[in-house]
Amino acid sequence: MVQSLNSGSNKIASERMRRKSEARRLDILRAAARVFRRSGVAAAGMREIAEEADLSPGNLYYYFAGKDELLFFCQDRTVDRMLEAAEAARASTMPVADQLRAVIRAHLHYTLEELEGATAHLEIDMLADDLRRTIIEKRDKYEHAVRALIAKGVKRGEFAPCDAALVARAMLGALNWTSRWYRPEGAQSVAAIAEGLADYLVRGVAAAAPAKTAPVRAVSGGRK
Amino acid sequence: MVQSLNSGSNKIASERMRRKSEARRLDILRAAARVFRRSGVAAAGMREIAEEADLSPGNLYYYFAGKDELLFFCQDRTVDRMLEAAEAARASTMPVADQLRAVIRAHLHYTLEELEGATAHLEIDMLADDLRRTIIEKRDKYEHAVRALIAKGVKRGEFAPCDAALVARAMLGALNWTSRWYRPEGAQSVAAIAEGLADYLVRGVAAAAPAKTAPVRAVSGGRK
DNA sequence: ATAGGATTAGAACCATGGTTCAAAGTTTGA
DNA sequence: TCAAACTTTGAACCATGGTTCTAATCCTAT
Repeated sequence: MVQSLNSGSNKIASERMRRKSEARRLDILRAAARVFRRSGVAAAGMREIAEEADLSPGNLYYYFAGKDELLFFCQDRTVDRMLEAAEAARASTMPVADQLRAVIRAHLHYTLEELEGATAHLEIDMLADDLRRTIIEKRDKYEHAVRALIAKGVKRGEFAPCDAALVARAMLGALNWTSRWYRPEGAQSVAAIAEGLADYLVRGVAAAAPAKTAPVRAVSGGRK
Repeated sequence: MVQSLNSGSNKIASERMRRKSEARRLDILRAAARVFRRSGVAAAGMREIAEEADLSPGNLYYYFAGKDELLFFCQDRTVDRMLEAAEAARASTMPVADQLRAVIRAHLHYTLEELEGATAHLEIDMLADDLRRTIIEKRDKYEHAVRALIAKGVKRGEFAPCDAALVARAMLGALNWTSRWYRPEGAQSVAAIAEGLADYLVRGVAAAAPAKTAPVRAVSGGRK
């Protein structure tokens, strides 16, 4: 799933050099992610990224094919981690509400804290068709995982009946939107924001009764 | 609040011409908004906008100072309408939950349906400093209005205690994110989406008990 | 120490796309 | 009908920014 970072046609000689090269690629990737987050993907220039990574603009192209690839790897890594987190939550034995909380926590962590992240769902438009397709595919898979989590909660009676697809999108929207207003120097920590959002977002699907298995009667949902 | 559409130094002669000119400006604005939504603000080119508005690229600049102004007017109009809707809701006498629902409905309407809208909160980055400042100011005002609505609901006991600021941001995030996935040709109508989202988003703050004035005991909020 | 590959720098290239311009066409008011 | 003002055009301008190129420098292995 996580393909080798080496993309080009480098015919590497020794193992030692390969290692060093790969490490450098990671450094650059992190620098790029930092710039992407700071300036926004569109505004981030290759020269700016190069400076952040402490190398010349031209040298960037020795390690990466272009801005596309840089952005792609950032997004790809992030989505992969979110997928892992969703799968881990799904496989756990805690109440679905807590599984959902775990996903929310991870999502915000990878969106706001991890150096690689923050641009996972943003600005996919600028990618070449094939790269974009890959990201969209994984992104959809992730969305489906969240949706499935909600549906499971409903089926178990832990959640109130609802349109799982729509609710999943609402949750992800609330989470993704944080990158628009979150500022590291702000008062609230990411962890605090995560708990606050989890409280609100999960409460929105929680069954009215404190039931654990009770097949609650259908409410809301069908107002026209 | 809604400043005259005439911005330039046009010394208009007759009233008749002024009217016609202003109407033309509106047509162009609508065309621009359509392109902004279809292609995204960044990808939307002046040539594309010109074609959509049925005039030459150069002619665009006779009516508008540039892409900035075009985008600004689109956003400004949309935010103004949302502000109006929020104020109307606030002034009404219905339960706060319904006031909130009204705001949600209006927000989605102006974001997804009105030709002028859809880019209200998006891509503010590309605006010149002074223009951006104006939009941000209004956007903040709007966010505060939503926040106030939530706080009012809590004070009245209609809503459960919560971090109003955070919840407001979550709601707005969920709403704004719709522009990322909504497709006019999709199965759900905007109205249906609005009701579904309102159900979920309002339920998240609704007081546990069906109370109307009951000072519910503080729940959630402080998990650390 | 030295050849050869790996790495680097920085200027130059070039496509994109916002914008300007000068000239021509159209409408209006007298 | 005529002149002035308004409108329109399409080519050209130009800044931005991703990318390429070439020559120099650094490392590693022998």
